[in-house]
Amino acid sequence: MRLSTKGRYAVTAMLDLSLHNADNPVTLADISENQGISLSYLEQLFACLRSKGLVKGVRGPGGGYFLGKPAADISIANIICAVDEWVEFTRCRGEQNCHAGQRCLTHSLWDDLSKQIFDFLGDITLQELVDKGEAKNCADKHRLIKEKQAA
Amino acid sequence: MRLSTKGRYAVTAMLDLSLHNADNPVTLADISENQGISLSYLEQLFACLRSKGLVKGVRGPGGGYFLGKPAADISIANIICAVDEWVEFTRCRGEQNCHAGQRCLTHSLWDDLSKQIFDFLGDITLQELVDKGEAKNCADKHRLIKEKQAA
DNA sequence: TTAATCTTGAGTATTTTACTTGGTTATTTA
DNA sequence: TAAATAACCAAGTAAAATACTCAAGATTAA
Repeated sequence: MRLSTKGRYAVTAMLDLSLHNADNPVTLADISENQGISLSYLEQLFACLRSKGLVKGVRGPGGGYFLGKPAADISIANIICAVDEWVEFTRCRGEQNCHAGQRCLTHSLWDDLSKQIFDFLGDITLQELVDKGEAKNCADKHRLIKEKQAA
Repeated sequence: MRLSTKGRYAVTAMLDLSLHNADNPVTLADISENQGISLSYLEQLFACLRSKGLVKGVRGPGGGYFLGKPAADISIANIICAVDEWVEFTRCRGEQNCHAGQRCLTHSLWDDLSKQIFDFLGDITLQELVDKGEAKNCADKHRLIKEKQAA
């Protein structure tokens, strides 16, 4: 698992996409302006996302991008994996200079942890994030209203 | 939160340290050979780890590094934070071109997720990883013995 | 047809990573 | 005391990844 700013950009862009009305596609130009990510970089990221079926592009005027499947079916891990090459860290397969298994042990420990992180992110869907965020947003609004009333 | 190969190196090295007998310090040369990480790169990483109190260096012949505190008190997040600069992703503080709160919402969603990941990694200690790994190791040995007996 | 938009590819500046080199201390051991 | 060992330190560098630019199609709505 690898969690870089590239992955963040992708997750942020996908979140942006999820927050829009699903009736009409969202242009990359919109997301670019909205999230402060350069258009051509977004194009690259969306090429990855599209090849994994996470988004669907619609060409021509009025075109843009849709989510490739329901937000509830897209995990954060899916998104990050789409744009970030999964690098295998442990090249040591017990072949050589694996001193008393120590090296392999550390590597397998890392692998375990890596898998845990992956599972964790695989359990969080776009939909959940959006739901939680909207709930929070409502709560904030509610709080604001109450504060105004109190004043 | 940011999870790069740099962080992996650090975690792997710390795991290596944890797996050694705590009576005598472990040299970076050992870890370097053991884990296939260049000595001087390790020195850089350990400078960070030391400044955060995660390891303690002992100079002179017979010297090396100890864990700075019990493995049970060191989380994976601690290690990663020590070597990977924590980059703030959202520079948008509601100041400008925050179109209808959309941008802020995505950013706060990302912040939430980021915090979740951080909490997750903050909950996993070195000790837990080692314990789990050793249990697994024992299980493997046990399985091997059983297989031999069966043959 | 034309403008909007995705799509593709090649090229590039900047940053990060991972390493190299060449030292200086502090400490132990001979 | 001298030599060896290992942490410490700093500067520089090659390679890779990041983030972006530029340019040219392809597709489709208006």
